Amino acid sequence: MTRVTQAHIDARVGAIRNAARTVFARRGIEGATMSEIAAEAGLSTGAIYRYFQGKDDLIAAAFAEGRERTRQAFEKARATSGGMLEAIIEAGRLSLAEMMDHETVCLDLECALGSARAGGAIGEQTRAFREYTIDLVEGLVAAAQEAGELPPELDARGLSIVLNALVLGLGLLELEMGGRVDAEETLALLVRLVATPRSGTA
Amino acid sequence: MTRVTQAHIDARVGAIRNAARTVFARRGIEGATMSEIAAEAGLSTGAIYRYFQGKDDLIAAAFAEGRERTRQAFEKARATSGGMLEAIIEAGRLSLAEMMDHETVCLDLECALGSARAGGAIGEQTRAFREYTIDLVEGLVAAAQEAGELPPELDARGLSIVLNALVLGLGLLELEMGGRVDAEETLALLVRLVATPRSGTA
Amino acid sequence: MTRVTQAHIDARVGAIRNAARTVFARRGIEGATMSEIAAEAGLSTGAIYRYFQGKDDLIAAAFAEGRERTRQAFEKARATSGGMLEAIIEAGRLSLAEMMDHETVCLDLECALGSARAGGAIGEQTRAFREYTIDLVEGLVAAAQEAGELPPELDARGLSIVLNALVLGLGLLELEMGGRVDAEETLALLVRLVATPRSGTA
Amino acid sequence: MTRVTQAHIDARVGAIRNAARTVFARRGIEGATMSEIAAEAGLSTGAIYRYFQGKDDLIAAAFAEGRERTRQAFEKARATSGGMLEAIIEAGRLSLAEMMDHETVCLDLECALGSARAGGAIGEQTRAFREYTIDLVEGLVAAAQEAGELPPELDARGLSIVLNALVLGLGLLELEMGGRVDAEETLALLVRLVATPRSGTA
DNA sequence: TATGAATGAGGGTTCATTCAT
DNA sequence: CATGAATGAACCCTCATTCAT
Repeated sequence: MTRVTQAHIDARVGAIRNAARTVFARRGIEGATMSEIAAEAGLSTGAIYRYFQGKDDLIAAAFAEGRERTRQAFEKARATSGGMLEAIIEAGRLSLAEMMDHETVCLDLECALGSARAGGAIGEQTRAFREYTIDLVEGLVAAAQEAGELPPELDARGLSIVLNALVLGLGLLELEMGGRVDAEETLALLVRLVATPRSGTA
Repeated sequence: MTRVTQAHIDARVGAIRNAARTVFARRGIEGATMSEIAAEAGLSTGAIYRYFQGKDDLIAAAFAEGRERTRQAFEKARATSGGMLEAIIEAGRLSLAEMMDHETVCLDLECALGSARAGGAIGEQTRAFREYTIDLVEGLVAAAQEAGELPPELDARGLSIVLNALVLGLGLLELEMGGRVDAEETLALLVRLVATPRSGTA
Repeated sequence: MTRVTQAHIDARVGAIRNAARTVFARRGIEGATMSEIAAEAGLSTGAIYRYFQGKDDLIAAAFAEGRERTRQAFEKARATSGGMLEAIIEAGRLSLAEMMDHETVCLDLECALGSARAGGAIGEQTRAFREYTIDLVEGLVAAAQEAGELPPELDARGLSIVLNALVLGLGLLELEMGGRVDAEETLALLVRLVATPRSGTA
Repeated sequence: MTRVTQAHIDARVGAIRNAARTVFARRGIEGATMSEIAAEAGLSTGAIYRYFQGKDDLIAAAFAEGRERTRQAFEKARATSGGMLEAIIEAGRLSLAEMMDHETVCLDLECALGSARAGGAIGEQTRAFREYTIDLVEGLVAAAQEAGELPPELDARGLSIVLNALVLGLGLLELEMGGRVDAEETLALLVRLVATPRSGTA
């Protein structure tokens, strides 16, 4: 009659998943050992297998956690009280803030690499999630254009792709350079580039 | 009288390095086995060790090769006969073309991940190279501004960072989405965003 | 005042031992896990250790149980009211009936294999028990010969070995072939072979 | 251009397979470790995997080897120059001789146990092989009956089953008792039981 | 007493690297 | 120079056993 609450299980699952994220970022997915993850979580190797099927399951959970964080950031930005442009900027700000965390970036990169390789699940989920973020930003851009907050002549989807790529690329750059990317400043530059009315149309 | 010409050695080194790039992209750095690389190069496993110290050495060579390709693309762009803006666009075009190749992107990502991890050399070289590309584009931007081809009020370094990040990010997106990123179209959008004169100076 | 009756303990011990026999037969001794045995017994893993020292102890108990069943079958046969030959036939019938049960055969085979391996106890007990069954049948045969129910020229011990081997071998065959061995029919054939008077003596 | 002859490969495969048979008999299939098998074969652990897919493959090879030996013994007996009864006796003699070797018996028992468990291949092959030996002996018995060397009233298939079971059972007994079964003497007893003309037909 | 989470040693397997040929 | 068989360390995973509750 040992009482093992769901809360306890959830806590363990969360702790292991976070430990995995940390170690995956530190050593890479393949380089991470279950022992190191267990140690990081303060457990023995075998304990992990009570909560996760195996390493693959843990990888999937770590990736899913990353997507969930981003998704929540986007939902929060979308719920901003300001205008459409404000929502876009807020989404960028939150995304960039996330990407300044090397752990997050490392996992995103591993995710991207995983999507380019065999084994279906990761690739499919990554692709689907990217579709989601691109669609979401495209929608925001279109709405902003309709509200007259963004120049109407810009291609909404193209701009969304550019903005998504920028966030990813800036994270990558920050990872490589370590502290040299100023998110706020870059955001300001972007706003100026995109939101400023142009003199000519072509 | 065993005659082993330098040309022969160079050819072998090149073949192995290219095979390594292919297999690294296909399986990931850790997932790639020396045997598969050897097979890809049409050699036996042991032969690699006559030309490279070991796997780490091969990884370094593969990464260096990637940097060299990019460097040559940049030099070629810089030598364009057109104006400064033309040179920037050409650099973007060449960089983007490279990044549409998944093998290149995979290796760039592995490189970025490697830079975030232990072992010193890769991180240092990656950082130094990124510094080089950012400096180079910054110089081009400044020159273009001086030539009146770009708005003078833009921060040259910030813009360079944005452009560098964009190239990386678009490559990553293309890797994830597989064929959905149109490099030319995106380039056109960027030119419009950056090079179009603004009505107000803000 | 925690009252734990001996009956309760015996019931637990018996349940666990039977569960062990079932799982040992299903997965093999090595392949059986304490968890599966516990589940089969409707207990938790840890509970087993209150009634048995460990897996080895449980194995010994499972084997002992098998021997006990056989011993009882033999005693029952010996107590038959008919003649000596009848007792032998009854012993054969009961033994064969047991051996038509795959679980029993599996455990007997594991027992035989165990006797061929390291650990002293199992081997010794198996050997001693086989000595017992051979001696017992030998005694029955000798008695039957004395009673004129079996040809006197047959070597009693040799015949006992043959009969013991046959029971084991038929069980093994039934295990391998699954339902193709007809115990009754085989028994009839044996009776005819052994008990029929011969025309010549040599 | 290292010359690795097929003979060398065959020798290795044979050595590993024999080492596996020895260790399987000594520790049981599950209890045997690849390390111990490798050591028994005078190799390192990893070397085995160049010649066998894995442990399962090695198990299958070890079992197949056992079947092959028995098959050859049977073919040899069948080719005897004497009469049909002589062939049966020779088959029994060769089979029993094999079964006096504990290693062979251990593997046969493991094989029988394997056939009772999940995983299709072993069970199917074991069953098919037993069918083969039973059919073969049945054929010999029928031929002997036709030649007047065996009583015609005996059921050929039933007798074949009995004889097959006997060989297996005697091997098992020998394994348990260690040197107490005299194959020749038992064979003589059997011949007397089976081949002696009966006074009545029952 | 009973539970089942946790431990950690040990097994199967892979693969970077070496070296005899 | 090239080959590829061999080595052996290290990984993922399982499971007998323990122990706090």
